[in-house]
Amino acid sequence: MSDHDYLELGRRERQIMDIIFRRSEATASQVQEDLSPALTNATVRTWLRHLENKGYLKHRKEGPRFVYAPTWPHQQTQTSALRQVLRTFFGGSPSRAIAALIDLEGDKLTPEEIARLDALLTEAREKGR
Amino acid sequence: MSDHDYLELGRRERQIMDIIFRRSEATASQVQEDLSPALTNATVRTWLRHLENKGYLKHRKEGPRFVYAPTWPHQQTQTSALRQVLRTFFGGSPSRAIAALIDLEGDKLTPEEIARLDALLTEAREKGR
DNA sequence: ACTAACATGTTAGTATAATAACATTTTTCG
DNA sequence: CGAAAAATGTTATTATACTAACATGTTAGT
Repeated sequence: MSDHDYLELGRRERQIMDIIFRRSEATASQVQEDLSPALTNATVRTWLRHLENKGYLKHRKEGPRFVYAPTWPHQQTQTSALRQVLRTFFGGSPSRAIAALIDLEGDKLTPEEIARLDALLTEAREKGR
Repeated sequence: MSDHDYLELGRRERQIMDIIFRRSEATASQVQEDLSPALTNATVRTWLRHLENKGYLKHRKEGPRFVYAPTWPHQQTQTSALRQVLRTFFGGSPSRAIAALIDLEGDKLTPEEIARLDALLTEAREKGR
């Protein structure tokens, strides 16, 4: 999905897409659980069908029920979301965004993850030359 | 603005808020310029007044015109946006989000910024003990 | 095969989002 | 000051987002 498409989503459309992104895939009942305030199951299914018609979702049958998943690759969606936040809230500066992330969630980083990120930064410096 | 509030915004509401976040503050004409496809000036002003009534924007007078700005502190909004992306697209893992940012925009990092981020990571490691 | 349980599809009404014409107020400058 | 220019406010209409009742199909265990 392009950045553009995501920005065109209405309120419910976006809420439901977010839920499915978080779960990777979901049935109508699962989406319903995650929505607050709750909607009726029928309403949720109407939205899922609607989003499928618009090309944002696809489904497969798992036993008696439909399991919905995004039509776009997960990584592409991540990238698109990051770029949007970067542009809108950090003036396009990756440095400031990374700093904010470390500030916000740095205490959740394991030593292994820190080492890995260090390596990535070193790699970026090499390339920058 | 809390995460919750931002997720409640409709399509146009969010588009307009994004524009104002990017510019820090903006007049009706400036918002109009950034919107595509374009709306009439009157329509844009209706939305700005609406968002102010809802408490998302405030305005000051600059000569003859209104300059609108978000009511919430910039940093709080950044944090909220990051947390949302982290949760929805990266399973809450800051490590993966930072890695994606470096992968995506790492070539834009200056040596000074890299050194600074290295220091922040080291700091995070110290705290983690 | 039968049927209870649990899916999905259809359809239509209501709420709110979205738009902009028109009216009014404020500013600026000759 | 006094009007032209340029802003904001009011109001009404149209589009679409949103909701869910009701109908229909499908599955799984007697």
